[in-house]
Amino acid sequence: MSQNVRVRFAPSPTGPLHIGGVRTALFNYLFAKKHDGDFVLRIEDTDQNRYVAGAEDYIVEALNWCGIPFDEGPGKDGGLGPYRQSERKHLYKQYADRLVAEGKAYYAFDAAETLDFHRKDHEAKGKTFIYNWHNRSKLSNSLSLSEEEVHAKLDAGEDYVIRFKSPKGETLVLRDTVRGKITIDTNILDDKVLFKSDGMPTYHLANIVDDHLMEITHVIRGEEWLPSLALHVLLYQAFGWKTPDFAHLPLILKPTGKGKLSKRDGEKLGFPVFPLEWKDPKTQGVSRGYREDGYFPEAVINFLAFLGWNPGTEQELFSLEELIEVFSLERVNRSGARFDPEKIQWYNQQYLQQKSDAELVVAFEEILAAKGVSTTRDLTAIVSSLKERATFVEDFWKLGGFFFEAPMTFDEKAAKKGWKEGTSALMSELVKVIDLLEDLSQERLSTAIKGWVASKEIGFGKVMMPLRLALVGSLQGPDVFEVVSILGKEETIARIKKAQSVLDQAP
RNA sequence: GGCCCAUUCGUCUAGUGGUUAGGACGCAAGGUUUUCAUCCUUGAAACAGGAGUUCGAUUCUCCUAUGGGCUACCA
Repeated sequence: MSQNVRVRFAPSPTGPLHIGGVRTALFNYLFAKKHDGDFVLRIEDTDQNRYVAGAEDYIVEALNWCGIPFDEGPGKDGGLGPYRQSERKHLYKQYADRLVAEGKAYYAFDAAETLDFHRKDHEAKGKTFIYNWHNRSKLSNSLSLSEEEVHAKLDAGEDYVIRFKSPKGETLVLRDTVRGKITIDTNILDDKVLFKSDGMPTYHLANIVDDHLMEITHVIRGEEWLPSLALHVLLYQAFGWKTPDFAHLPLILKPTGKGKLSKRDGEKLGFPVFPLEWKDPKTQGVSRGYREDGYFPEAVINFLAFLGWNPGTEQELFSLEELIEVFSLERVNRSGARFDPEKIQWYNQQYLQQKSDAELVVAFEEILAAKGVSTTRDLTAIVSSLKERATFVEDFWKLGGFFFEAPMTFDEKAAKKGWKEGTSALMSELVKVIDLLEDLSQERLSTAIKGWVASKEIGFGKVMMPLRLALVGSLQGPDVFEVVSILGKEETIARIKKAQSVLDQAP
């Protein structure tokens, strides 16, 4: 009778969700679904100073867009809410008090400036200031002060924090699902603040209390939390609670250079680091998002899943369902992974190829509408002709704008190559050949033009190149017969004539 | 500085005490094609270094180097 798997994604609403955060959410989601468990969203907003309006909505929207919605969270009560720590404020103090009463935590009255001074002073001497067994008896707290003094300070309403009394001289053996055994000497641990003077818990306290109360069984989070693992395990022990399993995910690093992926990298190297576009409410600055840049959520998810994890087979393309099927924390890597903006494009191209023409037409229509282009052309035929060379839906416009707007200019190099002496006369004949056709199907066109070219005993390219140039404006794009067929007789002939008038002028 | 974690092609990675160290992205060449792409084929490209254990280490241990994270009354 195993316990129901429950995991949580617990971001701070301090801004838009970073792509690394999306991956953490994804791994939590995959693990939960793999084990038929619940995926909980908890908003960790204990730091009132860093709260950013709109960030929470952004997180929810991003998760939904990615296709990894939460089962429980703000607005989706599963009976263990509320799911914002600010709304759970009243819960935490009693737990901190309990530890104080049991001698596992203590009051500390040191001013921030005093501590700052000590830190700087130690640093100047090449030492590290740690608030723990080493020096807590020399600082201002309920361990160093007499009971009367402590009560006096408390009664006087002096600011205080509650610190965890970390043990001395113990060796902790911690277990991490992806890293295995980790050994920590408790002597180097500091007495972390559990409860702040502003009446809010710190992350450490709130996190442990909430994970316990919300019956979280597996904590899957970023590697930046690894140094806190000892403290967290110690807290579970102090409360006498069952410790969940921990898994720390490797970080996502910059594509080049040093350090972890940051917002700046996106701007510098020209790719988004956020799932959705974000407009900073203060600076009004806009950060690009994968959604707005034309990426499919499936591509983003597939790419992200392969950053720090792989199934051990040679399959690269996985739907969300398939990922759930094969996912396991044991196959998560231990080392950081560089973000590769080129590979995510490749994934997008792959997923675009998998889409039906009908789906792509719908998406393309939105782009056309946004550009104010209305058309009577056969969009399905256009999408179908362009699809295999497209990576984004936007490419249908970049690659196929000529379907909607006749070329105004002709690529110079292409004209040199494709429009020579005698070309214009040939084109005039071609116009007649096309004009005679009732039915502009690709087959008919192909038969008629190939037959005509054969009768002229000239190279096929001598006709196809200038024709392409006239219709497209350059020497690229899909099959010429396909283009003619889509454009129709009238437009095709008009474009040939236009090309003649422009290109015959050229020397 | 201290503590913790990591280290296979440029990048994401597979893998084993004995392998021609595999795949993908990207790159290069060739082929297909009326163009450009797509596509297909091929190629270049890696076990950080040094000790040790062992008949044999990319694989196990240690050291060094490098990279990363943390070191707040932030999460």
